[in-house]
Amino acid sequence: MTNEKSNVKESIFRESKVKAPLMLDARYLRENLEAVEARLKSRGEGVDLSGFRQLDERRRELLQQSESLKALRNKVTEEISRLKDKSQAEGQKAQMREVSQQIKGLDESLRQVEEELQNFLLTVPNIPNPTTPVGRSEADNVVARTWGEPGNYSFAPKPHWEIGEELGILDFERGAKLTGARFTLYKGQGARLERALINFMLDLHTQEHNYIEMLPPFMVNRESMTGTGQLPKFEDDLFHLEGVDYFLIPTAEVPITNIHRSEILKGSDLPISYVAYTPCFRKEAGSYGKDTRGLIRQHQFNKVELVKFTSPETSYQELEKLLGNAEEVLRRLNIPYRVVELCTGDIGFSSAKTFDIEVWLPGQNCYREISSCSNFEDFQARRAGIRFRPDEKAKPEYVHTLNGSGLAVGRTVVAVLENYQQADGTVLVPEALRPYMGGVEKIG
RNA sequence: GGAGAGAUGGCCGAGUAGGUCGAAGGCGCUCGCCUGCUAAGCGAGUAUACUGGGAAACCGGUAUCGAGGGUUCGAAUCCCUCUCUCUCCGCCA
Repeated sequence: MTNEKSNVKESIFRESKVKAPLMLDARYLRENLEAVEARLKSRGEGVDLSGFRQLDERRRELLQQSESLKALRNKVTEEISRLKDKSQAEGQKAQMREVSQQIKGLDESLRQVEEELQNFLLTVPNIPNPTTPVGRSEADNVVARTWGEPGNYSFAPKPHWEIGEELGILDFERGAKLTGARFTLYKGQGARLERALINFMLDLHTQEHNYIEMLPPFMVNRESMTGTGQLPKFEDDLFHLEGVDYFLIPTAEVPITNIHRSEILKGSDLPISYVAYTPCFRKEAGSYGKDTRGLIRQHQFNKVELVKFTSPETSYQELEKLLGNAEEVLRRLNIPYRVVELCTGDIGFSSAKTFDIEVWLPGQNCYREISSCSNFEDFQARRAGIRFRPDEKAKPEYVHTLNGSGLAVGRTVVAVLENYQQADGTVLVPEALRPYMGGVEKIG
């Protein structure tokens, strides 16, 4: 196995069709620098775009110099080719030798400037949508709606780790023995429950919500990770393989969105809706001591993910639908939840707008995130070069990409265990799930 | 892992003794004509990105024949490296 460490960096830019993708539209940026800066500021982190203008001007300057020399060379070269007697051209050849040297120098400078520009733009987050509430942190998120009533328990509801261990369906100690902290072994009906939920969700989304099922690779290359925005900024959160420059996916969003990287889609094919089950691998760096018990925060967990490619005009309608599709899972399972609209300070790097679905966990007496549904607008599409032609004749435009968990499976197990626990320590199986559990009505 | 073949436009497919090739031809597609309807037929058009000019329509420049580099006044065509695909052998779920 050969490891081309030296190629790792430049490989980001190795795209066949779209060369040097710019995250935020360079021309748009050029003309709206201040406005963009102001809007990015609402995310909380100070983004300084002042370096951009200089680099951008330098780039165009070099480009023009280089291109006019190339035009000259092309002209002279053509003249030479027309000559019958090539020996007449010695003078021109010598002159063009000189020109070619100059071009080489200019192109090298250009390459450097473009790389700088690129590296900078890759670290600039998406511009929040105007409808995203402005706020600093989680505390400023807005509850959009609540569904279901948290149940009344005649006993003190237990957290899922106690329920799972007592029923012998979750084994945290052996998970840690096999691998380490934040890994869990599911046993018997626990494993069955996880699998039932996966199938239930996939069936719901494919059969009733018209998503196309995909089963992608669970590890991807650097281009894919850059396309959706995990790289270059968040490499520390990813598991990287030794020997090959591949990463374990932190979410199916990465392989599924990248399916159409560097493609021009037909406008009539939009919206495209995919659903995929995959395991997800996350280092959870920086979350030491947080959610150390139970299934909430694992290095490996299962998720059913919804992904859409849409036209810019319809992306927010599609986001509503996607969110509704994810909510439907909890409604069918009859588990209370609420929908939260994230504020500018809390949305992810690539997102323009995000709704979280938070499920009610009686064992912990709180709502916990179980799904995150986002519209990335054209941010990922730009990075990944995903475009569409509105009409046969029309120029390609960037699509909007969206995705959302539909749902995080491990956390759904948590929700089922805690919401369906009985006084005697057993857990009822939600009715919608029974066909997927071989008719089993109760665990324990 | 060993041996060989290949990578050209939406698709198929020419082009490799370097020159006017962004690239023949066909299919598809778009517009127009024709036609009682359909089919066939005729004509025109049909890549992308960056960049200069323009309010715009549009006009000009540069680049792109898997990717990167080299030789040359000039490369789809020659040389080197890499990636991917296919065939055969080995190995393997």
